[in-house]
Amino acid sequence: MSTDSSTRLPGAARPLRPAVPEATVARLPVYLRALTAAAEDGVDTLSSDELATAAGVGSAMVRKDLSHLGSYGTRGVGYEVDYLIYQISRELGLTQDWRVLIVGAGNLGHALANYGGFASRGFRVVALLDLDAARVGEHIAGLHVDSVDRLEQVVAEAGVHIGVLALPADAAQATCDRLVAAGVTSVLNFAPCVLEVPAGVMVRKVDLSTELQILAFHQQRRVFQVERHPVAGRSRVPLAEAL
Amino acid sequence: MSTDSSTRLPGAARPLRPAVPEATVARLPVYLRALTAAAEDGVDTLSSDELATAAGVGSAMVRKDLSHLGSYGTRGVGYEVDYLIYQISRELGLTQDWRVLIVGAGNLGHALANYGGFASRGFRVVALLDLDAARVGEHIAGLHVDSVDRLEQVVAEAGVHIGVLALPADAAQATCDRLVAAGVTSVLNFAPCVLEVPAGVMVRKVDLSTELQILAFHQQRRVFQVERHPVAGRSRVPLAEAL
DNA sequence: CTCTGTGAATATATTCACAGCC
DNA sequence: GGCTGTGAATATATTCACAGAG
Repeated sequence: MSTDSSTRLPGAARPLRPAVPEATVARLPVYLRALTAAAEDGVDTLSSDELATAAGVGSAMVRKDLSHLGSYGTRGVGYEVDYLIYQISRELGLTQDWRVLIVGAGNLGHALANYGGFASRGFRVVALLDLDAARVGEHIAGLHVDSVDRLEQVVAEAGVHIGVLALPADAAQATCDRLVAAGVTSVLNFAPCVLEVPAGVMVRKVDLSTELQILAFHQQRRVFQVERHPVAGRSRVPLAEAL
Repeated sequence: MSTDSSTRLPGAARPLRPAVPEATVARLPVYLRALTAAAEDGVDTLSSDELATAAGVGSAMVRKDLSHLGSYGTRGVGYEVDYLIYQISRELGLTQDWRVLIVGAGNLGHALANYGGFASRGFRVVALLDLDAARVGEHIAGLHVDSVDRLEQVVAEAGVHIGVLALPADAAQATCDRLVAAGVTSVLNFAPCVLEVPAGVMVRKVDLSTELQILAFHQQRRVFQVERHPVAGRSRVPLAEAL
């Protein structure tokens, strides 16, 4: 985002707590998932060590992260699962119902509309729009696909909070502009392009091919380190112990 | 990953260059995309400033990032687009052909199999497997959906480098174990769970609901900062100038 | 005079290590 | 004794600011 919370408005009160670091925010959903799973298993207390294992991070980091939210643990015991779920949910704003609009009803749009993980965390897909008139009218996950022409009306009528762009790169910027003009200030972009937005609008990007490229970089690097086995076909290099 | 390159093997030579920082690696694909777009527009030189704008970062960061790869710019002029595309591609390992296996032929698997951005960057989807026998035999993007039972054979025969998990969380760990046992050392996980893998195997996670939760956090925060307008329905708060 | 490449300065993030509470 | 919460130490990342190449 381009917003900077260090410039305070004169009138507005606020950060009594020094603001949660970005890196911590990015891990809270992971903790939340681990905690939810533990709760479903009937666990009612977790130590930072156990939570760390479940989340795939170190225990010091769990404690540091959680300390930014407050002192919600008990020394000698650990964290009460339900209470911590509540606190993290509140911090993330999941106690409210977020209305999400998906633009693009291709395979990815379908996948997103059908994704169960949204509803359980308070995200409600209120509409699915598509540019292709042929797809308008289809029914996906209880939603009827509407025309992107109605974007402004849908945003206004449904009170959309978050726009998801699941469409080709060449349509992304124009659609994003329309969302922003209609009042949307949070956008999740799956199109492989950089979006320009005014200050105060937050865009997060998920780029599938970027992820593969990062994997390729590391894999290449490991292959070089293990000194380029000249074995044709599958290279079953003993990485585990070599590194 | 769990590997640490600071522990050097006694015999192996290596890092003549101090290794590219992780944060830089994550941005190289973005630069690459911007450069490719520029090349298609017939541009043959870009300054760090222009590249920065196209990539959505600051120009100092572009220069610092590129300096980790070597001195590929010309003072007073900028970077030659084609040459830089080549250097970044080489660094990322995109000059080789990466064979990708997608497990899970649901909507997300379909979307991934159809995604054009892979092929253009040297990623070739060699197979699409599914757990659901009913889906086996379908044809997607020129691929016939095969049974997950054949995972090991496909990995061996096609020489799979990267496994992509596009399946439900409860099947992810077991499938990942099979990929790893079959020799795959890079995994891209779309399932909403933490995967345990041995050292030497790299997992990257893409989690759709995590991204929404991060957006929700920031949006909530902004709404609080602007002091909770009691306007019902759409809240058209003047965020841009308020922050 | 422009624009890169890079040290130095700053900001963020992670890890360590231990005091203090249960 | 076990485990949290947190300062201090370290590691990474970003930004600044300018010397020097073209």
